[in-house]
Amino acid sequence: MEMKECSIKEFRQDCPCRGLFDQIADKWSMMILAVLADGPLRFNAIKRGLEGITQKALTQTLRKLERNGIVARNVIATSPVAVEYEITPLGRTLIGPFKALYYWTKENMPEVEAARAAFDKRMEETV
Amino acid sequence: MEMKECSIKEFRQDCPCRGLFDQIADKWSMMILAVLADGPLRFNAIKRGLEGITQKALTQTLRKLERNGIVARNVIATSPVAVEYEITPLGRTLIGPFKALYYWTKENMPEVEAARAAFDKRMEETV
DNA sequence: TCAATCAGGCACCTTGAGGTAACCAGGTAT
DNA sequence: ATACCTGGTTACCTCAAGGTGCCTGATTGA
Repeated sequence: MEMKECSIKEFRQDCPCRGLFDQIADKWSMMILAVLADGPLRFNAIKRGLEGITQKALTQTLRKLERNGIVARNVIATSPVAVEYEITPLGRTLIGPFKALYYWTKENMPEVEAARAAFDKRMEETV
Repeated sequence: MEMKECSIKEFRQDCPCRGLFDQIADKWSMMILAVLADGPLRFNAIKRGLEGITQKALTQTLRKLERNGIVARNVIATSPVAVEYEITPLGRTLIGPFKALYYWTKENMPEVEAARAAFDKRMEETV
């Protein structure tokens, strides 16, 4: 059950896992990976799958994922140049951990909401 | 391999998993859970385990975790009043998914850094 | 010809997460 | 008496994530 081999017992400020976690735990990365899980898609196809995302956010997040080697950007020189995004093998290995988190949120949502209600009630009683 | 039962095929804007993900994917939550994994600890003991965290950040994050039912706050009425933080059973179920992510970052850090170097090189060549 | 799609780029702005530092009450060692 | 520990709260500030809107250049269908 121990998950702290960062240093012996504490989390040092420069633990490399910190920075990497920041990179993948943003607002859209997990959902983009989910949408791409079935196969490569083009820019606007991804966009259509993610209700609420802006072009800018999608571009930025795809660039970050590309830089980190999670997705690959393939330019296809067709008539109107097409760009296809695809999960890399490295990116595939991230789907498992993401799925675990995703299913946790789905399964434990009710319990979390109950905890919140109880907490908020305790708070207003204290007032 | 499909992880998108949020809606049929796309991520709708109001998917509840989104909000919950934001709650747990912040800067300190994962590390606090890791530090508390071995057993309950007092405020300043947690603080000592997390190099770089401020009192405010720790207080805020602990409150959020408490509100979401992930950790419990136990006030012990000793001579100088002590406060102990403990992972709840619900919080325990989150350790697994977090561990998966944590180990992914540790195992794939080198490959990610290689990808970054390659990407950055490609970019400056394009310039 | 006009409009629309595709894959973005760019400038501006808001919001909130998180840091800094001061302050607090109560206890306690010197 | 005074200075420090414990577990906070509060006000203030910064910085970056992310949103909005406008621009592009090429192509293609009505």
